[in-house]
Amino acid sequence: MTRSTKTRATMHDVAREANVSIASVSRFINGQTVREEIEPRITKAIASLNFKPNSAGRALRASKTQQICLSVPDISNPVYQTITKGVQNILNQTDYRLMLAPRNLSVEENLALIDSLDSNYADGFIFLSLVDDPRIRRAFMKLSIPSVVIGNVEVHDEVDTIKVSSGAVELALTFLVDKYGGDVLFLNGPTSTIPGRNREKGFLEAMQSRGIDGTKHIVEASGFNVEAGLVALGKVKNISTYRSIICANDLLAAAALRFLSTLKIEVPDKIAVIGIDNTDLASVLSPALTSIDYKSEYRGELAAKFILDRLNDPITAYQKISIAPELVERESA
Amino acid sequence: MTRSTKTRATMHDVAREANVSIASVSRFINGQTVREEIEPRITKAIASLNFKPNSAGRALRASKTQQICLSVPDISNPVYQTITKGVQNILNQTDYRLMLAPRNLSVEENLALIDSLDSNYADGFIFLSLVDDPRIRRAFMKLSIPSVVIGNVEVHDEVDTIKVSSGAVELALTFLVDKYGGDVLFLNGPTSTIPGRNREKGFLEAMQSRGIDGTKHIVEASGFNVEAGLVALGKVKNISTYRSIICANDLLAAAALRFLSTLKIEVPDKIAVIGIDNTDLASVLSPALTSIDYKSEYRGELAAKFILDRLNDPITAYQKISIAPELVERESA
DNA sequence: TAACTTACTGTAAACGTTTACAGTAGGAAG
DNA sequence: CTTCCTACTGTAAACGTTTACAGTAAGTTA
Repeated sequence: MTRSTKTRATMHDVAREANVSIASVSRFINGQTVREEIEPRITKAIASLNFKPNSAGRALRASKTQQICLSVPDISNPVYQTITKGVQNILNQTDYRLMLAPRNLSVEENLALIDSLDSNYADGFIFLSLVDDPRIRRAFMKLSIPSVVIGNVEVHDEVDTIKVSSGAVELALTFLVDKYGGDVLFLNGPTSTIPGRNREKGFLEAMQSRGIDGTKHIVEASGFNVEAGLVALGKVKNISTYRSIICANDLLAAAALRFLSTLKIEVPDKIAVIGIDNTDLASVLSPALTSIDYKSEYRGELAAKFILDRLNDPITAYQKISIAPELVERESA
Repeated sequence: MTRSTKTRATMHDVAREANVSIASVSRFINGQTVREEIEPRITKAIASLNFKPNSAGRALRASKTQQICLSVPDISNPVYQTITKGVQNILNQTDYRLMLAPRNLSVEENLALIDSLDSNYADGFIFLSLVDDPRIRRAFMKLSIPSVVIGNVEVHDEVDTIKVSSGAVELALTFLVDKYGGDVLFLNGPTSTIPGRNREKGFLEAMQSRGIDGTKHIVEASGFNVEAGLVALGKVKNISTYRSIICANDLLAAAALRFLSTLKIEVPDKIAVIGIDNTDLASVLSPALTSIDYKSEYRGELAAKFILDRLNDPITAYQKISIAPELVERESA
């Protein structure tokens, strides 16, 4: 039971074995028609030699790696896992492979990532970033491979873009006020991030239009995760005066549920909770989380489709899509 | 604001610009010493031409892709996300890139994946499979790149292996019986999978040693996910006669929590629940889930380290490691 | 029949790196 | 002074594929 160790057969070997030229082998493999007589010879040689085309040779000559790079700011966050799944759904139907980029939370990590793509290890890039920066924009502009941007990071216009249209917080607020009345607390993530800024803006505007100064009703967590959420909520003194909480993502909502459960405050009877993202997590929590669906798996699929489209046809117009968020009602509100 | 489109500089260009041979450029880039005088010339040329070595050229010549392939049976499962994170933790400190293989739930998907690796797009392979099959073993034996196996899938001996030592279910059972007494239900995943079989075996043996026929106290879900768990629990008629439930992973435990919450059965006061894996999910659920820690992030890190070690030194002895599972007590038991 | 077209074939040159090898300059040793 | 060693250099060949090009055989048309 020892593993085979001999070196792999190349196209030359196949050509010799099948008694045809290497060009014919290549053409056959790439789906071009070859003389009826030689086709079985090639097929047989490939099988008997267990030939598989070498990716590096192919990539070098054809300048195509058959790889798509996906940047995932933080793989611990379910929303990125869901997007990754969507990307995979599409890529798995093709012969493109998925490269998972290193974490790109900070500006520096983003710069390093974008820079590295100049090594041509990927044909396309699906870019997802929580942070925004002129340096990122500049680096991105120099990028030599086609890209798709998911989210609101500002780069340039020559990319396909997938956003979620604004109004998610407004949607949540309307729902909560209509259903429960009373005061609404907004548990936000860091405003140093793009979603943090946007969701804050959404909340303030929505409150504004109801004649309320929202600034007093925001608490900002230091990260979009459970621990940060718990810490932030711990600092809110008058939490029981609120009738409901909007959380900037599902992890913060999970934190809120935990926090309220510890205080024995019933959800949604005393305080209702609503999340944003509607990840798998939402239906797993108890009470099941009402959440604003950001269609993450779909956005991932769309991103993959866009990049494939562009690789097939580089000159089509750039697609700019906005997905409408949708409230999914469960038990927590 | 139009993106740069001109073709990238090659090593030849750098050599010409710096007025040295291409070999010297290559050597400099790969960390060999060059004459003191020419070093700044090369550095300057690289900077001014914005040169980045082409991966394909490098891969072809050096037979090294700088890529590691990780197979993830089901990316929706938090345990695989955690393992992925561990692998990333290590790879990000190196210049290896992470390739995420397509889903490999079924035997056929596994075969296709293993087969594809013969195209030499990765230097190493971290293999994770829920299913076991002679065909998989045979295909794996022919694999021409070094591999690390996480889990109990049977392949051959010439791989580094990371397992979790058996006894997780026994651990849970002892804990529950000691603490609560009463009957214990085992909510298992499909026994067509390796973990399903092993955990069933663990449960039966643990019950056996207590003089109980465990077979009557098992319910098998059709998958390791929440939906399958809910369906399976729905079929248990006498659920309230149980004092506790062991679940074969955290997702099934989440299902149990939901199920019991719907029936207004208090956890852990009426029925205690314990999960396996101790993923991020455990601390997010309410009540927070007591779970058997499988050290998934650590196992991912270990796998990455093993594969890097082997790539550095192919002849060292194969490492076979068993991680001891550990009970992490939270609220649900 | 000749002239053209169609459909395929093989030769050979790339793609961008790394690396074996032979060469050279300068210093140390005798 | 010669000989040897050290430390570097450049030339050129290779890695395995794709593809431009020229060639050829067979079929079609006149």
